[in-house]
Amino acid sequence: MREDTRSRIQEVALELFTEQGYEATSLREIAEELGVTKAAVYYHFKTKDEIVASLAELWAAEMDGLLSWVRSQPKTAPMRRELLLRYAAKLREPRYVGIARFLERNQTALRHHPRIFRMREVLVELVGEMSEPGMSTTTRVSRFMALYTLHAGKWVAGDGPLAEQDLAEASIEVALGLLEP
Amino acid sequence: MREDTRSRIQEVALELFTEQGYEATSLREIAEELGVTKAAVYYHFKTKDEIVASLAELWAAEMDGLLSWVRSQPKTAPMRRELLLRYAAKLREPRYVGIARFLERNQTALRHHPRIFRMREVLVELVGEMSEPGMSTTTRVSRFMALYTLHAGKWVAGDGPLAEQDLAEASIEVALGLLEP
DNA sequence: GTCTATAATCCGATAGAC
DNA sequence: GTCTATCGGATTATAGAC
Repeated sequence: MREDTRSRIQEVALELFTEQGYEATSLREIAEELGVTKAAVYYHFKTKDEIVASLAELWAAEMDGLLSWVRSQPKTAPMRRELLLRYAAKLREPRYVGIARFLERNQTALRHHPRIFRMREVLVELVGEMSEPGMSTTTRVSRFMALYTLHAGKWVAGDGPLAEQDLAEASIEVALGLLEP
Repeated sequence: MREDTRSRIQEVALELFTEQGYEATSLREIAEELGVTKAAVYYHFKTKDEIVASLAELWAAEMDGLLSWVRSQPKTAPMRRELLLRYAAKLREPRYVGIARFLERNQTALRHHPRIFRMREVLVELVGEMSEPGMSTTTRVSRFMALYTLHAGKWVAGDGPLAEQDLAEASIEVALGLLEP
């Protein structure tokens, strides 16, 4: 009942990249964790970068979808609220929670990786779509932090006992509060 | 008018670690940037880790100071406001802005570094000191994000033209807003 | 304090057998 | 698809001359 090796490589790589960082994780570690050799990994991915690209791809598609949706919408307060809720929902989808954590934690190491670079841009563009002419810097920061809270809110827990579900809901509440003037 | 080599190593290392990430930066690069050899660097620092430790040390001392101050204070709203302003002021001191950025960007790579004072942990402890019994999760997230906004607020700019001074003031304003219930 | 030289190890990546 | 074996180069770190 085993999955195909390619998927298992992605799975293990995602975990190790997230836990240790991209640069600190070698293909040898990934291979050993899987019980295969480095050469086997290279059969499925031509380079280490390609593993990252394959991980970022699904997320990139989601973000492009969200971006084109928001561009078809009028720039109103209800739209901003809806955008925030959609973004929060994406972040909580099981297949994306791991990828989101991986991207959050490897921004610096991968900042010159074209697909990762795009992720940062998307956030900035989303804030751009939430902008209005003559908006104050404070409002701009506030709207940026509204989206960012959906990422950072879960870091409150530390290694404490706060329930995940509870934290996610609280983060959305705080984020919504940041959208109001 | 040159500084001593030890300080220059710290200076260059801080810049490269921040720009490229800790793991992606080699001692060869640091040495070359300084116009000396690797061996010269090793005379001043026994290991690569030790450079990081020396960088984190000043910041750790500042944070310990802030923590012990806050623990001597009553848990009131004015105290929380004062804590936030003090934290913001530290982050803006010229000798700490670089170190703060370095720590922000290398959380994952250095998360198993024993001597690193983890910024996330400090934030969690500071938030703990801002806690009250029976506080809702939403309030807790809100207070965490208040402090975190002081870090993340400056990321709004992307590569855009927003003035640094303007951003810093706006971040403080948003952060103060997050302290109010 | 800084150098040259080098040890020992690990890396990403490839060739070619099976 | 996975293997063994290896290449070429980079890495951290050390020894010892000056």
